[in-house]
Amino acid sequence: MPELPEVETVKRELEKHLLNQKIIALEATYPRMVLTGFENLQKELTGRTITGLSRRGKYLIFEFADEFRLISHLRMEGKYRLANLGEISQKHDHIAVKFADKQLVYNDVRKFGTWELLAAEQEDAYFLSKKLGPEPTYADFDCHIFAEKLQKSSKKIKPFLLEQSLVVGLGNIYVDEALWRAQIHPETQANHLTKLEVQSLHTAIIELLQEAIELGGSSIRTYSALGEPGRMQEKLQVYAKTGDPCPRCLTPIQKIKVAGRGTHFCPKCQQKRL
DNA sequence: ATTATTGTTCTCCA
DNA sequence: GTGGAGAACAATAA
Repeated sequence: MPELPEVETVKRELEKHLLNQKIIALEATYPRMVLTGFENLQKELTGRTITGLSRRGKYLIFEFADEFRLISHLRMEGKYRLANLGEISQKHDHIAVKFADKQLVYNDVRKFGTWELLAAEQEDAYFLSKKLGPEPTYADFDCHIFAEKLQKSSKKIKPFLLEQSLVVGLGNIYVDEALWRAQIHPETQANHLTKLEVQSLHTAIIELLQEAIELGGSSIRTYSALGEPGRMQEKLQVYAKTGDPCPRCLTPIQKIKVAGRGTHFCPKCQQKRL
């Protein structure tokens, strides 16, 4: 389940190995994952050079000069690996991008991940249509705007944060961690949050995600980035810690369902209010 | 055999 | 317009 820190880690790793690499060929065993059509992708990108890697929220972007943008979303289990040419393909490998002396392989057990090839000038419109919120940095993520949006909604805070419209980057793991840090019950209505809680949540989200990026993301379940495994999983306080003592007050961590998602929280430091 | 899993999008309903 | 519930996508593990 790559969330923003994991995608950023993959982006940095790919940047090291793929910058200025020319694509010799593209092969697909699951062409359906290219929503804009694999044949078209093959036609447009063969012979082209990767001039940059970037990221917006959980979307990974391969840049081809000012011509094309390949938007890759890993959804829940998408992974990239770099391999020697001629490496035997593995189960759930879907696409291989061949370079002169190596290949980039996309593997996805769930087949939920997608690729979309856009003309470079369509990129802004694409992300606008996704209604993405700001990046989780002090520079982009304004606390007052955040507070105003929360004020106007009676949605439960956890599912609201997962929508990516308040701020991008949180998934099921980091959202539980952020709410624990800010001591907010995941089912609290957005417009019932106090000024102080909003500020605390704002800070928690930025600090948590930036810290996770610095540690190379979390390598848990089946997810691991290219290169070194991430170390953020060692810092997780509530996710998958059901029954363990809360690091703050020692009350056992509870697991409930919120909006259909497994949700971990401390019933003592994250009390539900009306 | 049934259920849970996770990100996003979509449909149906109150 | 709201927002909640549930489903869909696919595969695997318990």
